[in-house]
Amino acid sequence: MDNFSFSLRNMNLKVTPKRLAILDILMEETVYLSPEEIWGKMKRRFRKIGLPTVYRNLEELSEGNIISKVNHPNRKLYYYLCKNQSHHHHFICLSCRKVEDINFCAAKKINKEVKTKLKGKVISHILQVNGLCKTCSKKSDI
Amino acid sequence: MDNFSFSLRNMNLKVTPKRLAILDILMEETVYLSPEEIWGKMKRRFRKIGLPTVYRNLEELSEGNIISKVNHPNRKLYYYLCKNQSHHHHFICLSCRKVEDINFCAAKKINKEVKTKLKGKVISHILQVNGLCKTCSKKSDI
DNA sequence: TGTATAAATAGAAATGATTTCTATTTAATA
DNA sequence: TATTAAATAGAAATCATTTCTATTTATACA
Ligand SMILES: [Zn+2]
Ligand SMILES: [Zn+2]
Ligand SMILES: [Zn+2]
Ligand SMILES: [Zn+2]
Repeated sequence: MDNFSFSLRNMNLKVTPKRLAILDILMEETVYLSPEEIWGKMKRRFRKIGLPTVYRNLEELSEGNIISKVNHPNRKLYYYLCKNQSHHHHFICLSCRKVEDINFCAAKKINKEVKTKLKGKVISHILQVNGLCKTCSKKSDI
Repeated sequence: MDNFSFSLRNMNLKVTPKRLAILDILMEETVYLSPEEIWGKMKRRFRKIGLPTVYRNLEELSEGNIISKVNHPNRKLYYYLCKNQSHHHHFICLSCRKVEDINFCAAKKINKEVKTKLKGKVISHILQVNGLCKTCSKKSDI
């Protein structure tokens, strides 16, 4: 049983060929993809594959933190599978969609501030950097 | 000329009664509001007021950093006017919608990491903490 | 291995928040 | 006050995402 199957089991999701294929498709990418784009790639692998299935699975996988959701300025859904398992955040290129890891997380400091100053309870935090990757920022220089 | 008028001028937006009213409505709130909710409040002040006008203005004001957009898990639009002018981030309560300032920003460290490690160009960054405020976390204890 | 069962899926359809469009009005400027 | 570009109302469209239901499938276990 591979890692993905294990992860799926772990979150009480059945190990279906479609789920594994979605993960496989995302594994091959260094850029974030939209549900429709993933659907397009799925159609090459399955005779029958519905777009709602893609949406549903992406959401489930994202809830289980197997894949990550991108906060795009255009407010559409994009997903990315990060090879790095430990908690971290992302730099996303708004031009070519490349995703790169930011090895920095403010969670500790933030949790402390929320706890002590605000007396609140943290459920989740978002940290994302939007910009242009090395390649794209060079292009825009020209 | 009040502060808001000045800000509007500054970003080449005309000072219209509707723009000022939207800002006034947001000023009175300690919680984030949806465009439709703001529209509801606008209808009490204007006989004629279209929802697209509210959407358009909120987007413009947000682009000018006069108001801030909330990154809600439900992916709907919400806006908040923060009295604190300097750059900072927010803790939002997912239950009562209260917004509180987080006096912490990772921008410097992040910019450095992106510049040196990734050789990329930062356009914007998102930092937001979602949770339950003091009051709401007490309630959920019960 | 078969069988039972809940979960997953296909495909069609609906949804509704957000955006677009155009004629009319208005703020700003001189 | 006249000019003009920007802002607005109101109707309509958009379209990404979700919902629905009948059918299929993964899984547990006899
Ligand atoms: Zn790039
Ligand atoms: Zn983090
Ligand atoms: Zn609260
Ligand atoms: Zn603030």
